[in-house]
Amino acid sequence: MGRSPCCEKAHTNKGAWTKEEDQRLISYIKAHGEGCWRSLPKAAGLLRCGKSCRLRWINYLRPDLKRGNFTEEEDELIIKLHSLLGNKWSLIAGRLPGRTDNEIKNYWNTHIKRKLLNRGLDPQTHRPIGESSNSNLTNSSSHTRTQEIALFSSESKRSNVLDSVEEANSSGTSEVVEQQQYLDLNLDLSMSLPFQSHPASAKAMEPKMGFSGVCLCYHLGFKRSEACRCQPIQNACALTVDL
DNA sequence: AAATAACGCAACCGCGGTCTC
DNA sequence: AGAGACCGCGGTTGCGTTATT
Repeated sequence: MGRSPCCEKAHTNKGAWTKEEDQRLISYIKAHGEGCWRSLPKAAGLLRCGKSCRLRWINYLRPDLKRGNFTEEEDELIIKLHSLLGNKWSLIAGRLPGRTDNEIKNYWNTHIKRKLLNRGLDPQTHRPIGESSNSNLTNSSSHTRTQEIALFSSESKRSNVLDSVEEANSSGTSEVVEQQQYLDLNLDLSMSLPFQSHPASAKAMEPKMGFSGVCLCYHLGFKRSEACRCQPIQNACALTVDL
């Protein structure tokens, strides 16, 4: 099936954003909230592709962005999460409040890769350089990691991960210790909404949600009907954010 | 001081997943 | 059921800045 372009390319600006464009985008989103990126540029009076607007907002203009240098703690957390999740930058970014997937991806490629190489570790496998040439070990490692990524990022539940580890445990592989270390990592998301500071948009959401909390389970890969129990019970979900 | 190489980051592109009709 | 529309992600590119010669 052919897909039509997301916007009229002939009449859109490309390249770096001007201050005026930024201001227009910020003003529009502050007034109307995020969403419907396709129609946003026209409504905001921007000669930009909707995707471009989304990217600019998410990676640069969002008010809750931290910016500035990464701390040593953030470095180590990124390394840990990458060893578990691989190049799933959006999932990793979900664990670092105020950081974007693009920022982390860039930071990984420019700093952390080098850091790991200096430690004698392969940035992809997180194993000592040279050891990765052992194909059996590598295959088994990437296999279990792939399984975990699938479990976290698809619609599976955390209990499935525990099951898989128990299974591995019973088979007595050396991966078990490593897997258990991963499980020590708290992957529960805690996020703040970008519009907490803007009562108008928060209020606009209330009728749709039915209550003044927003369930973020979906961002962990859970569908509301699965792991999340907050739907029938107001504010029962641990991942609900009070507005 | 000028040339050029290396680096860092913002932005773009293409694809896959999900939703809607 | 499936076609089309939309969104979000990961990989890549391009350009401005900084370091080096």
